[in-house]
Amino acid sequence: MPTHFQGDAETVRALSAYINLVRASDSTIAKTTAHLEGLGVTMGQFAVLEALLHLGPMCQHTLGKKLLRSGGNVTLVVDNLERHGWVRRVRQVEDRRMIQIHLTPKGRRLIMRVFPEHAKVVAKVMSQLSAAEQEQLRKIARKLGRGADELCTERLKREKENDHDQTK
Amino acid sequence: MPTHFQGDAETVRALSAYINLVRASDSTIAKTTAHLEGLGVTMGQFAVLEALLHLGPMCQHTLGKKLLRSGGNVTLVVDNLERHGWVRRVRQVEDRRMIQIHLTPKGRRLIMRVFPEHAKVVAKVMSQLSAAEQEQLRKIARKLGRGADELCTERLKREKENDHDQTK
DNA sequence: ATCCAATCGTTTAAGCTTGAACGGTTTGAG
DNA sequence: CTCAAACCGTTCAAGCTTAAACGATTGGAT
Repeated sequence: MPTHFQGDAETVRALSAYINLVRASDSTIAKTTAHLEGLGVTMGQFAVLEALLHLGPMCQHTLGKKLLRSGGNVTLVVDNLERHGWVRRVRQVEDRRMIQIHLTPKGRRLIMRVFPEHAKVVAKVMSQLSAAEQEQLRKIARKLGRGADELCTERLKREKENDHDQTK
Repeated sequence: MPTHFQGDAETVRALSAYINLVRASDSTIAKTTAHLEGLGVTMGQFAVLEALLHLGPMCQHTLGKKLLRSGGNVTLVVDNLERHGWVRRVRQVEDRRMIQIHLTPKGRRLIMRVFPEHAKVVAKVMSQLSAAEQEQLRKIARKLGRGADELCTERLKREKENDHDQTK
């Protein structure tokens, strides 16, 4: 476990891993984004809708922390979601600084329709890797990215139980 | 090697790998970007300067393909680089559709100063992973992202040979 | 009770990013 | 030779993204 170093083989290895990581992420994001936008939702909007569906109503600040986005960004994305009528802002009475974001029925219908399609695309893209490779990637990326596996996957696991009828 | 599937364990695995991949990339990019911008260069600008330093003058179209960016994006980033006096556009006489981008001496000095610092930051961030993990990540990410390991690393390897004196 | 610091959302400026439409340039088919 | 298709860079509209400055609100220290 190196603490300090300079250039050379170690740096080459790090740069090589880094550039491939970024490119892999770039290209998979490009594919999934293209698909989502074909369905009329941007990636940022999808992320917010998905979080609200999975975790329930949330104030913007929390949303920003979950999604690793700045406060200003959340404001903008929520603005756009609100324009579409997919979410609504609810000022909290117990602390008037906070605004909770709720899915509207329309927004809920949308994300419940879009999410499974998104999942399918992700599965297709990731199928370039073997199951073992996906598992390794998950572990290593998680270690590097620090946490937050909960979104998406937990929901799917729960879904699985109520899904035996409509799956086929 | 699954060809078609629907939901369930396979999808959960894919989503889990995907979300961790994106988050890892997100957070490492955030760190390296912050560092670069502290030095007065944006990530997009850095990528162009680095490519020019490593691969030599290039027309914008090629630049876009190397960096996986749209034509419009390249135009904008090159505009900004030109405003800073770091690159210059050279219309090709043999094919007047193309414009080759050249580093200016000022731009070359900049990227040669900034690149090693960037490499150091990347190495620091990646040192959260063991050498073996970095190597696994590189392989898996490369398989997923399709190619292009050349940038950055090749240059470092070459540098290594002329670097024995100034390394310490 | 007052006031200062922290918190939360908004706004703004700057830049990145894309896809689509557009105009200049080249090339090749006829 | 001609001209239509392909290619290259530019522009535009829309949206994402951040940091910083700002206003409203809250809570705690005095």
